[in-house]
Amino acid sequence: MSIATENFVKVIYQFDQNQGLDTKPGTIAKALGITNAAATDMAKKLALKELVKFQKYQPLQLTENGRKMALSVIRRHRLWETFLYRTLNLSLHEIHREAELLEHLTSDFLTERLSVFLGSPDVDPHGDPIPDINGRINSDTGQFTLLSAKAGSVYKIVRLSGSDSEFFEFCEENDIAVGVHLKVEKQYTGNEMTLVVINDQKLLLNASLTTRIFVEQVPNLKTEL
Amino acid sequence: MSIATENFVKVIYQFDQNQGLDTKPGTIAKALGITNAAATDMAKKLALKELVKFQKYQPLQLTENGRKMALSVIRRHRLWETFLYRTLNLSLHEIHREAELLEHLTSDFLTERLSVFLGSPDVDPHGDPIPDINGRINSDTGQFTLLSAKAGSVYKIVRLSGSDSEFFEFCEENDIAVGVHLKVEKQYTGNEMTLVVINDQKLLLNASLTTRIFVEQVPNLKTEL
DNA sequence: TTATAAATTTAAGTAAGCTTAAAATAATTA
DNA sequence: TAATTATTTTAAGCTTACTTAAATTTATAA
Ligand SMILES: [Mn+2]
Ligand SMILES: [Mn+2]
Ligand SMILES: [Mn+2]
Ligand SMILES: [Mn+2]
Repeated sequence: MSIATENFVKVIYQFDQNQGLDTKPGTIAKALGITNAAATDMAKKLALKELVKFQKYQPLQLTENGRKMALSVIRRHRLWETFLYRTLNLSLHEIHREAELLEHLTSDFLTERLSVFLGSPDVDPHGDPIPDINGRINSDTGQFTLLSAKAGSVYKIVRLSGSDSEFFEFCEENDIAVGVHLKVEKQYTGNEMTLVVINDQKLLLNASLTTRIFVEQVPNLKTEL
Repeated sequence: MSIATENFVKVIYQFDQNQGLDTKPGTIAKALGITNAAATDMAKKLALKELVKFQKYQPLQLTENGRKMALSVIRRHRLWETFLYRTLNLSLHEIHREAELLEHLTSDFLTERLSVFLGSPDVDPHGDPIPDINGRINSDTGQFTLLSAKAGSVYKIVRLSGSDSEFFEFCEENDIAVGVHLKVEKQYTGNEMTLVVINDQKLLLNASLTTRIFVEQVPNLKTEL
C-alpha cells in the first residue's frame, strides 16, 4: 500500500487509541497536513478498499484490515526507532522523525530481521509497545500518567508519549527518561500542576507534560529516594 | 524528489557509466519495468526540471543537477548496503534488494550518521565505490575484470558487480568474495572462458561471470597460492 | 429557537506516473 | 536502395493524491 494510505490508517488508529480524540476528517487532515476535503476524499477511497468504515459526518473507523495495516506500520516504526536509538544513538525525537519515513519502505523480511537482531523487544525507546508480527499489542499494562499519580508515592517512568522535539528535549534536559524513578511531592489539582522530585531536583510540571509521562507503581520503594 | 525520479536518474547514471550501454528511453524503460512511452514522458518532464537533457531520438543525458541527484541516491544505497551487511548480516543480494527501497526515504541527517557510524567507508560490500557527501566518487582504481586478466597471475577480487541474486548465490557457493585471492590458470580466449583456482578449487567461468568479477594485481604473490 | 459559525462534503481541477494504441522516425535486412 | 522491423514519440486516458471553491450539514451561541 501507498505511503499516503499507511499514514492515513495509522493516524486513525492512533487517534482512536487516545480515546476522546475524535477521528473525523478534520482531525486526520490536521495531523497529516492535508485539507479536510482531501481527508474526506481519501476516507471514501479507503472505504472502497475496505480499510475504513465511512458514514457521512460520522467519525472514521478502521475495518479489521485497516487495523492490521495500522499495526503493521506501527510495528515497523517502533522497531526502526529501537534500532536507530540503540545502534546509531539518535535522540528520542530524531528516531521518531526518521522512522516516520523508514516505516513505509521496509519489507516484511527486513522487519523481522530487525526484530530478531534487537531481541524481539516489546517496547520502543519511548516506552511505546511494539505490536508483534500478528498485530497483537501489549495494552493494559498497569501504567498511568503522572497527572493521576498520588502525592507521596515513588514511581518508575515507563513511557514518554509524544512526537514533538520540544517535549523530548525538555525531558532529556531534566532527567526524565524511561526507567528513571521519581517521587510525586504534591498534586495541585486545581491548576493541574504536579511537583515531582527526580535526582534530588524539584520540577513543577503542568498538565501538558504530566499527561504525556506514563509511570508505574514501585511498591517497595515508596519511602526511599 | 520522488522515488520515480530518483530511480530514473540513477539508471541513466549507471548505464552511462557502463560505457556502451545506451541510454535511450527503451533501455531505461526495461531497467525500470515501465513502458517506452512512460520513459519518454518522464524524460521530458525531467528535462523541464533540468535534471535531464532530452533531444528526440537521442540518448538521454544527465545535467549537472541530475548527476548530483544520482550520486546522492547511490551514496545512500551503498551506505545502507554496508550497514545491513555489517550489522544485520544480510547477504549480498538481500542488501541490494532492501537498499533499493531505503535509499529513497533516508534524510541527509541519517545518511551522514550512517556514514560516520561505518567509519566513512569508500566501498560497499560488493566493492562498489561510495560517493562522498559532495558526490565525488573514486573512479579509475586500477581494477579490471577477470576477462582481461592474464593467465598465470594471482589477483585479489575487489568487486562483484551486479544485482541479481543468482550471481551472488553462485559467488557465495564458490568462495568468490571481495578480498579473496585467486589465480588465473588459463584464458580460453576464443570461447571467452576463464579457468581460475580459488582455495585449491578449480572453476571454469564464462564471460557472463568474468565480466562482473573485478580484480586487482597482487604484485608480490604471483607465484604463491 | 434561530442565527451564526464551523466542519464536512461535493465538485471541479491539477500534477505525477503510469497505461494502450497509433503515428513517426530510425535501424536493420533483403 | 528499398522494404521490413524495431524503436521512439505522440495522443488519449487512467489512478492516486492532492488542491480550491462552493454547497451542505452540523455544532454553537445569541
Ligand atoms: Mn509515516
Ligand atoms: Mn515511539
Ligand atoms: Mn530504488
Ligand atoms: Mn552495491
